[in-house]
Amino acid sequence: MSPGEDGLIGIPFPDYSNELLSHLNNQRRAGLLCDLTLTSRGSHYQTHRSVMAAVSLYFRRLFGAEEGGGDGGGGFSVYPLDFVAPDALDALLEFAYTATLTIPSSGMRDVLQGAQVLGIQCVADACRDILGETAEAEREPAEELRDHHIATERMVQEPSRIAKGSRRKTDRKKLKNMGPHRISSSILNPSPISPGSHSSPASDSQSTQPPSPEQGEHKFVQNGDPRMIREPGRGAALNGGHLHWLHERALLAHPPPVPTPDDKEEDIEGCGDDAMLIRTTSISTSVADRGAAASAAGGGRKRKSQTPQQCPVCQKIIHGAGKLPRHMRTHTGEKPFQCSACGVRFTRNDKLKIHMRKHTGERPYPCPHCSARFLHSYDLKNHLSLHSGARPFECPLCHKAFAREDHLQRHRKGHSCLELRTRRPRHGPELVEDRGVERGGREQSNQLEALSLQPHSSAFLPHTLMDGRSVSGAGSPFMFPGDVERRSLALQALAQLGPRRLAGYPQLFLRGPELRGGREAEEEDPGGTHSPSVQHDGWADEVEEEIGEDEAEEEEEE
DNA sequence: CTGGGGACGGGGCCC
DNA sequence: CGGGCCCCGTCCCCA
Repeated sequence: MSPGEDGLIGIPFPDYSNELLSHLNNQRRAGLLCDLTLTSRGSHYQTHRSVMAAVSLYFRRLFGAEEGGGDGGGGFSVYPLDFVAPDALDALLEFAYTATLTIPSSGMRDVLQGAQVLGIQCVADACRDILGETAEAEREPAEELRDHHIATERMVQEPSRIAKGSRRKTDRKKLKNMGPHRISSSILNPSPISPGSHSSPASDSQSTQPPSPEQGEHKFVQNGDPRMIREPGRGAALNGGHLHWLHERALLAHPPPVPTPDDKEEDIEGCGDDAMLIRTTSISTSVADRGAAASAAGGGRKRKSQTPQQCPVCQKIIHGAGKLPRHMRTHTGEKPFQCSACGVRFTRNDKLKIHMRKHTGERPYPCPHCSARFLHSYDLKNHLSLHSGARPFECPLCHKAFAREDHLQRHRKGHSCLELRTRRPRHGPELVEDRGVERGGREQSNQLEALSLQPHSSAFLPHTLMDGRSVSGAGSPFMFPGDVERRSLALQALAQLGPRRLAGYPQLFLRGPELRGGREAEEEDPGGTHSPSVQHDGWADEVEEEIGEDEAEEEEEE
C-alpha cells in the first residue's frame, strides 16, 4: 500500500449487504421488478439489469453500451446465454444475489467458464482457486497482451471466424510450445512475466469454450466483453482465444484465466491430465501451498493433505482437508442434515449426530463423581470443574473467579467489575502470570488471556486489532489482508473515524497472534509510540471508557 | 449478574 | 484427499 492510500479503509457493513441482497433476491424469485431474462438452453432466469451489471463486467459493458446508444437501460430484455450451462448460470445468478456461490464440485468448471465469459472475476478466481488452478502462468507480458488486444479487435470484427477453428488452431499451436507443467510453476512464479507466461496450454485450449455460435447476439460474447468492439484494449484480452479479464482484478493476486471444462475432450497433449492434477491444488494462497506446489513443479502434483484453503467468500483460511465445503455451508446457510425425529436441520453431520442423542437419550459422558451424564464432552468438562471447585479463570480486576472461560469473557465484556478497578490495589504482572500458568499453555488460551487482559492493560492498540485466525466472516481479513504496515496505516485511519463510527464493529476488537506482541510492546512503551489520540479516538465507547481508565492507571503507575 | 445448557464453527486426527 | 469423528472455544439463551 502506498503512503497515499493510508486513508483508505474498508469498513464492512455485513448486515446491510446481506439484507440488501436478500431483498433483491426475494424480488428476483418473485419476479418483481425484473427487467432482464437470461436464458440458457431452454431455461429462463429472471433477474435485474442493475444487479447483473453490477456483478458482471459483461453485462456492465453490454448495458453501458446500450445506454450510450442502444435501447438504453429501460426495456425488458431477454438475453440468451446458451454458452453458459444452465446450472452454472443459475449458480452465478444465485451468487449475484447472495454473494455465495453454491455449486457442486462437479459443476465448478461450468461455473468457472460462465464466470469468465460473463466477467465475474471473483467467481472465476474462486473457482480456479478451488479447482486448484492458477492463472499465474497465463499472465502475459504487456507486449503479448497488446498483441492479443489487436487480435481481439480483429476477431470481434469477424466474429464468425473466431467461433471455432481458428482459435483452436492457435490454442493447439501454443499448446505444443508449452511444457507439460503449467500449474505448479505458475504458482511458484508469481512473477507476472515468468517464463511460464508463455501462455498456459491448458488455459488456451481448455478455456476457449466459445459462446454458442448459434446465438445471434453473441457477437459480443465471443470474447466475453460486449464492448470489446469499441474498446478492445479495455478489460479483456484474448489469450489464444481465451478471454482474460483484465479489469480491476488484474492487479490482484489471482491473475486470470484458465481452463474450462468443455474442452477437456480437446485436451490432447496432456492438458486433461493437468486439469486433473491441478484439481488438488487448493486455493494456494498460503505460503505452504506455494511450497507444496514448488515441490510439484517438476512432475507431478504433490501436495500436503492438510493444505489450508481459502474461503472464496470471506477469504478466511480454512485448515484441514475437506473442511472448506463444511465452512462454505456457513455462508450458504445450507443445512443438509436433518433430524428425522424433530426436523431440525444442521450444517454438519456430526452436529446432527450429537443432536440425535437428545432423542435417543444417549448421554455418553457420565460424570464419575455423580450421576450426571452429558451429551457433550465439553459439558462434562465444565461439570467436572464444578466438582473440583476449580475456578481457574480469574478476572484480573475484581479477582472474581469463574469455572468457565466464556463466563470470564462475558464478565469482562460487561462492566461489572469496572467500578472496582479504581479501588483495586495496583497490580503487577501477577495477573498475567497466574492466569498463564493455569491455562496449561494452550496457545488459544493464551490468546484468550491476552484478549481478556486487553481492556485492562490499556491495550486495544491499533496493531492488536488484527486477527489472523479467528475473525469470522467478512471482517478484518477482508479489510486489511496486508502486512503489519498496512494494518497500521489502515488502523490509524480507523482510529480517526472516532468511536461512534466504530461502535458497531466489535469484530474490530480482535485477538490473535499479534496481540501478545502488541501487548508486550505496549508494556515496554506504555503510551509511547502509540499516540493517545489514536488510542482514544479509535474505539467503541465502552472500550474507550476502559482505555481511559487504564491510561489513567498507567499514568498513575509512572 | 451468574451458572448452566446448548448450538455453532474451526482444527486435529484418523480412516 | 475427502469425510467422519472428536475436541475446543465462543456465543446465545434461560433460569
